[in-house]
Amino acid sequence: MAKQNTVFKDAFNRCLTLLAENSALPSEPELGQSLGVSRTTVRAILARCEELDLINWDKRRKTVLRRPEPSDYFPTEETDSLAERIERTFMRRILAGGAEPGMQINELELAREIGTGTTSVREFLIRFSRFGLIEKRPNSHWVLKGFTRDFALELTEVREMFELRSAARFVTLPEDDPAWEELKQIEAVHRDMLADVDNRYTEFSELDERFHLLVHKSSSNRFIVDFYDVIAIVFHYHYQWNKANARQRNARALEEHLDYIAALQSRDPNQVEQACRRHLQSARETLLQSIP
Amino acid sequence: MAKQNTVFKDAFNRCLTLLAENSALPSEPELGQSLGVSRTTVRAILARCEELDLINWDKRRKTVLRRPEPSDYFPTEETDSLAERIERTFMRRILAGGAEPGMQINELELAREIGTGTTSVREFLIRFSRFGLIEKRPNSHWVLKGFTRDFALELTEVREMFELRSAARFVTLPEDDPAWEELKQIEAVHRDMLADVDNRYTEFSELDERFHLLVHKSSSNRFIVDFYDVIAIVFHYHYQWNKANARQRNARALEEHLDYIAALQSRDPNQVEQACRRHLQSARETLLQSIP
DNA sequence: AATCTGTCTATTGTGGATAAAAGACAAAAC
DNA sequence: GTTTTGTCTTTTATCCACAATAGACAGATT
Repeated sequence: MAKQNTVFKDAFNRCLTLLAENSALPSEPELGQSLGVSRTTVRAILARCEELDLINWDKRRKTVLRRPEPSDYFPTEETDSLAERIERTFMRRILAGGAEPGMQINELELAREIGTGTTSVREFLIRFSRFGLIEKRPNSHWVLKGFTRDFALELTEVREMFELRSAARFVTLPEDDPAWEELKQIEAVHRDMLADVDNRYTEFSELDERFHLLVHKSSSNRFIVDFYDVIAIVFHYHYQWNKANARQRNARALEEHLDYIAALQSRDPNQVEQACRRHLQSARETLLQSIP
Repeated sequence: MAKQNTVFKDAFNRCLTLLAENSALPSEPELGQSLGVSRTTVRAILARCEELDLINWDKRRKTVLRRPEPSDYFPTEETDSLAERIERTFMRRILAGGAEPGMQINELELAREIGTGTTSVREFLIRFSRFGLIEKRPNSHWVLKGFTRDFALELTEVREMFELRSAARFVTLPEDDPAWEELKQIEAVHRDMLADVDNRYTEFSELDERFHLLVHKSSSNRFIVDFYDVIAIVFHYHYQWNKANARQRNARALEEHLDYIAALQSRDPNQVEQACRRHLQSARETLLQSIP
């Protein structure tokens, strides 16, 4: 095999839900636009839809013949890109499995475990190395540096510098900057979630990322924004991994966020700094507690 | 070809200079240690030395037969690793050649220009992307974001945060930390260079990197230290590229460094902050001046 | 007893091949 | 005249093969 056709499969699945809601499909360029793929892929999707008697396709006419059934969809395992699969497998191995710092990482072994070629694994490791968890010995193996206490401290140190600076910048944004509207929406979601926190606390992780990313983006600094990837990935897997007291922890974070949001809306730099520091402080503690 | 044997060639060249100074060579492991290569490579080097009648090699006896001549060395073009060659070509293209922001980067084209396979170019681009000068469009090309004014401003903003923090940390290092000794040596080199600045100002670039890296390292934060790579590469190529007023600029920077070093040695946080800010300010101006 | 060498194996670095996906261009349709 | 489609070309993503390099182990040497 050369390339996995996950782009096609994923877009095909998304096209099916589109197809369920309409009686005809739009033009190829338009479809490509809404699915985020090229016309080549759109045509492959249409061809398959026709083959499955889902649509009748004659040039500009694409009439829907029947509702898609569950069996029409590609299984989700096949729609994830290779990079996502590699990341998941790798993170599971280093976070869940006994992964002592200093352990060697073997490209070939990883590739075999995932069922892929070495090139993809290699490229993943190169990309991943910027997260500071692994390190390359040239002409030799990779070394796992590990998700250690030091790592968490170094990460949060930089995070705090960046977020304080971004938050300070946020209050200087002009009145008509779209960030204020987005902040208002995020605030509303916070209130909804907090009102039904017992059932919805698991959705917090995603909201957390959305909020902090918005703050970081107001720095208008690519290095600060890019660094948020590191934070996001660490917290993402950390939330999946460490579920102790999740409800309580998330409820507290929601309230801290609301304080922080109110401070931003007040445009008062002092209030912002205080609310931001308080939240970062408790986020740091939470992270540190989960490390042995 | 599969792998370029640049490790062998480079180590061989370095072995020749070693050979010029001794009448016999040490054991294989010891040689490997001092050349920084494995025994496999050491044996390949010894085999070649024997073939060229440079040494007589019989198990533990490795007697030098003659001085190496210039023709024995591999030409320097062959000793650079592929990654270095790719980096140089690429930087020349984007700094020197007309490289408008938004330009597309083509892996295959680059590979052909350098005379290498696409895999190596691809891996280089992935590694290089962390410098924030290029960006990937998945399943499509890379986009050059360009060495613009914005780039320089964003870079220096983070640099200033990191360096101020590192410098503040520096003064808290214990008396016996090796950094103090290294600082003293760096200071001496500064004085020497300044005394003969007309002839030696071109050596400043390297010294600059050595000094600032020492400061950044005292942060004990991998993200801060890693970020110095970005600064180093930008300034490295910037120095090569923009030679206008180099003598005067470097002389001024040398003096600022000496102030900064004196401040560090005083252990007075206020003095350090002031000297550091002054120097960073002028470094920023220098960088910005070179951008159209 | 420690170190070195001969030999063998394992792993990385790199080029090349190929399917998937993107994208260009002209003719066709509205 | 604009948008759409049919067709073709270009480029990326991925696998695989093989030489360079690292590294392990046992027997040889001091």
